[in-house]
Amino acid sequence: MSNDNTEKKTGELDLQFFESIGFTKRKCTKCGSFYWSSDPERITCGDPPCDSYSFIGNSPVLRPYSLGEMREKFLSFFKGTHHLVKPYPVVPRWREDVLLVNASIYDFQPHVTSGRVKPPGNPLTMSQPSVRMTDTDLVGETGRHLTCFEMLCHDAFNYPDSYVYWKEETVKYCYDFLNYGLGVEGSLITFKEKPWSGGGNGGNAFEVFVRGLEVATLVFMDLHEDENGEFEIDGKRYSKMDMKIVDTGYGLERLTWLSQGTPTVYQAVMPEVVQEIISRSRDGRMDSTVLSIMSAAAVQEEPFNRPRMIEKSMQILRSLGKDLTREDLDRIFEYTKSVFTLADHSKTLMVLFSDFVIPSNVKVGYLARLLIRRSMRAIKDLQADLSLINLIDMHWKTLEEIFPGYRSTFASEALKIEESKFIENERKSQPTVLRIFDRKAALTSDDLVTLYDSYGIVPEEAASIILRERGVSVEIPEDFNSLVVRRHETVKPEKTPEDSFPDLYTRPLYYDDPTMQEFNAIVLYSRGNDIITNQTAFYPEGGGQPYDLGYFVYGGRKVDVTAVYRHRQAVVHSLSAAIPEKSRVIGHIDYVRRWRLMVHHSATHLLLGVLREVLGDHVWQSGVQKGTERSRLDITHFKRLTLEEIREVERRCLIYITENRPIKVRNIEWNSALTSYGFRLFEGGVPEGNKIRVVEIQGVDAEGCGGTHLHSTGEIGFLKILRVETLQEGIQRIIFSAGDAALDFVQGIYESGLYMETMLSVKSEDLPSSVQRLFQENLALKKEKEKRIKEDVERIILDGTTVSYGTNAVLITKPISDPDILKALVAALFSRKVSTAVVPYRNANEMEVRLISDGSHDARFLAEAMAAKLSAKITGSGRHITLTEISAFPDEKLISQILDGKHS
RNA sequence: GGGCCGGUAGAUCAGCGGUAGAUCGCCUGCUUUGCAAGCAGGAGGCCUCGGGUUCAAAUCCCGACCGGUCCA
Repeated sequence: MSNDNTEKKTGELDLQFFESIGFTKRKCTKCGSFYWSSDPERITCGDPPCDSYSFIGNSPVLRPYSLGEMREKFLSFFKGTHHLVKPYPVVPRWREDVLLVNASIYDFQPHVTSGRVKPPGNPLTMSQPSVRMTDTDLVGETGRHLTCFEMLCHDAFNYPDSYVYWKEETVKYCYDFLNYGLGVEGSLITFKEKPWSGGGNGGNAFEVFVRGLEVATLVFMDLHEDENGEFEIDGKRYSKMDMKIVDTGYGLERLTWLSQGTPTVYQAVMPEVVQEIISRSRDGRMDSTVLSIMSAAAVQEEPFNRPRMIEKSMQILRSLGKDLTREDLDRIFEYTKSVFTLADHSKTLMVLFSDFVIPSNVKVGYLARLLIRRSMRAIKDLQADLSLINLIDMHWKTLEEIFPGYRSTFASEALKIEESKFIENERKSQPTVLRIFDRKAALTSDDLVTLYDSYGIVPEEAASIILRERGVSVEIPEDFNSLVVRRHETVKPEKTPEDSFPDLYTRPLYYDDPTMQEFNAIVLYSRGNDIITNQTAFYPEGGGQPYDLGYFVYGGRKVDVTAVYRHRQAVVHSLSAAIPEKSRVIGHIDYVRRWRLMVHHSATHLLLGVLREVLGDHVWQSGVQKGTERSRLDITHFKRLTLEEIREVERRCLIYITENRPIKVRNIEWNSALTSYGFRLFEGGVPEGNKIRVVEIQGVDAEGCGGTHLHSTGEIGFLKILRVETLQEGIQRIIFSAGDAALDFVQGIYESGLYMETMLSVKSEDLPSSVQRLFQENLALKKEKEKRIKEDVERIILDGTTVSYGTNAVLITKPISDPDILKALVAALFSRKVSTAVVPYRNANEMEVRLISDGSHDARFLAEAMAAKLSAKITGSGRHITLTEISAFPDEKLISQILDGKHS
C-alpha cells in the first residue's frame, strides 16, 4: 500500500535528511498534495479535513506542558545554537503597511528581508506575540481559533557571502525538537509541501502536522515579488532574490494544546481564566465529552458551518449513547462560545493595552473597541458577575514577562471610557429603533442598514426590539452585509504618478552643520526650473519639517528657491528661474525662517517628552507639522487635556528650557539603537538607511529624526500651548508656539486684553465678569425688543387698522417702516390663516407696497390690479411682490373694488 | 484615511421656511395622616457657532466645532 503512493524524489524539497530518518515522499489520496512520512500505513497528508484530530485525550507528547513551560522548552532547545531575541511589540511601529504583527517574520520586514539592515542575531530564535483579527467570528466556535497567539521561531538569514543554514538543517531542527525535545514519535509527524507567500516574499514551505494538528510552518523564502518573475504563487509572479531566509513559525498555543490533549485550545492555554469565567457565570454547563466532539467536528468544516457541525456532533454523541437534542447542544454551544470568546478577547485586549492601544473609531483602536464590545456582550449573555479589567489583569499575571509594558491603570482608564460608551449605546438603542419604526410602522432593509451603520445597532437586536415592543416581526435581508458594503462603496481618486528624477546623490550639508547659512555647489541636473546639486544646506521637506527658502547666486544674479524636496538620495530645488547643468552656484539660506523652524522642531521633541511625563507612557506621537509661527503635535491620549494639564506641561517645558539641556544628534546602527532606545525611535517615521539618526534631549526624549535641531533646549527660549483639540477619538492635537513666535502670540493676547480693558474701562481681573454682564444685558435687550415688537404687531392687528376680506387678504392701513415689525406682522397674519398680506412700507423716503403670500393663493392678480390703479411698478414674483413708485398708499376701498370685481 | 447620522428646555426627543413644542423632571397650589398618585397653574431656550440664500432660517446651502457610528 505504501509503495503505491510513494513519489519519485525530484522536487526542491527532496531532502537528504528525510532519507536519513526513513521518511518518504507521497501524494495525499484525498487532496493530492505531496507530503513526507515514515508511517507505512499513512495515505493522507495529515492536514484536516484529509485527517481528523486524534490528539484530544490522547497526547503524543511525553508530558503535559503549560504555556510558559512550552515556551521555555522551545527557546532553551534552540538557545545553544541560536541567538535569543526579545519579543517585539504587537503594534508594528517599524512599518506602516500593517496594523498588527501577524507573525514573527513581520519583525524583520521590510528592512531585514530586503538586506538593508542586519538581523538582531543570526540564526535567531524568539517567541513573538501576534494578533490576528481575521477569524474573530470563529473564536469559541471551533475550539481552536485565537485572536492572539505566540509564534515561536528559529530563523536564519543567508547572504550571498555568508551562509548560515537552509532546508536540511531547518527540517532537522524541527524534527529534533518534536522528536527528542517533546518525545513525539517520528511516525506521527508529517511534512506537507505547500508554497508560501506573504508581505512581498515567497518560497517553498512545509506544514508540519501531528495527529491532525498543524504545529509549525517551515518557510524557505528565496523569492520576491517581480511582475516578470518566472515563479507563480497564488496568482502573483516572483523571482529569486539574493538572500535566502529560513522563516519558521511554531504555534506555541498549538504545541501546548497538543501536549495536554484538552478538548479545546482555550482550556490548555488559559485554564485559570476559563475557570474563573465559568465559576462566576450563571447556569454554566461544560461537558468535556461534548466539547471534544465539537472541536473534532469543527475542524472538518472548512469553511466553518455551524448547523452542519452541530448535526455531525449529534450523530457522534448518539453513537456513544449520549442522546442530546439539538436545543441542548445549541445551548451548550452558545454558553461555551461566550466563555471562550471572553477568555480569548480579554487576553488580546491585555496584549493591545500593553502596547498602549487606545480604543477608538479608527485603525487598531477600532479593533480594540470591537473586542471590548464583543467581550461585554459575552459577559451579558453569561449573566456573569465579573469585570473585564479583572480578567485582563489575570491574563497579565501569567504573562508578565512577555508583556512588561502592560499598565493596569492605563487599561482600566481606557476601558472605563469604552464601557460607558457601550452602556450608553445600549440604553439608546431601543428608543432609536422605535422612533424609526413608528414613523411608518415598518422597518425597511434600508432602515436596518442605517441603524447598523449610523447607530451601531445590529439588525437582530432591532428586530427583537420591534417584536417585543410592537409585536411586529421584521425580516432581516439575507444579503444584509453586502447592503452595508454597498453603502460604503466610493470611487477612489487615482494617484498621480510622481515626477521622476535621475538617481543622484546630494550631500546633506544641513546635517554636517545645521547653522550653515551659505554654501557652494555644482548643478548636477537641471530640468525646467528644478535643479539637483552635488551638495546643499537647504533642508528638504520631511519629518513634518517644511523646506527651507532662500536663493542661489548664479552668474552674479539671484535666483529664488521656492521649494525643496527629497528624491531618494537627491535633493531637488524648485527655482524661480532656470539654472543650467554644471553651473557653479552659491546657496543662501533664509536663516530667520530656518531658525524658527529649528526652534519649533526641537520644541516639538521637548513637548512630546514632557507630555509623556505628565500624561503617561501611552502617549505616542501620531502626527506632526512644524511651522515658523506655530506647530502642531498630535498625540495618542484618550481624553482632552485639561487646563491644569496644559499649565503643568508648559511649566515643565520652561524648567527644561532653563536647564539648557544638550540636544545630541548621533547616527547609530539599527539594532543597537533599538536596544538602547526601543521602538519609540520610530515615533516620527521609519528611517530608510541601515542607521538611525537619533536626536536626544538629555533625560527627556530620544527619537529617530531627520530634521535640523538646536544645540540645546535653552535656544528654544519659550514655549506656549495655544490650543488643544480632539483630532479623532484617542488622538489629541496640541497647537503650540515656540521662541519669538510664542512671544508674538503672548504680546498679541496682551494687546487685545489692553484694548478690551480700555473699551470697557475695567481692570484686567474684572474683564470676565464685565464681559459676562454685557452679554446678559445684550440678551435681555434682545428679548425686550422681541416682546415690544410682538406687542406692536398685536396692536396693529387688533386696533382695527387691518381690514380683512374673508380670510384671503389683509390690508394694513398704517405704513410700516421697521423691517423687524414687518417680519413679525407677516408671521402673525399667517398664523391667523391669512393667505396674502398687503403691507404699505416706507423705506427711507420711498413708498412701497409689499404683497406677501403664503403660497396658497396667487397674489399676482391683486398686485397687477393695484399697480394699474396706483400707476406703480411691479418687482419680485411668486410669494413676494413689491410695488414701487406708487402715487399713494392703497386704501380699503381700492382693495374691495378689486376683489369684488374678481368675484363677480 | 473614508462613509453615514446627529447637535432644539435639566433629560429624552418632535418640529424641518412664516410668532419655539411634547414627555419626564423641577417649582407653586389643591386633594391626602403620610407616601404614591391625581388635578390646576408656573418657571425654564444665544434652537452649537460663523458665513450665505430669502421679505422671512431652528428649518435650505457652505464652513467650523462637538458627539455618535460603520468600514479599511
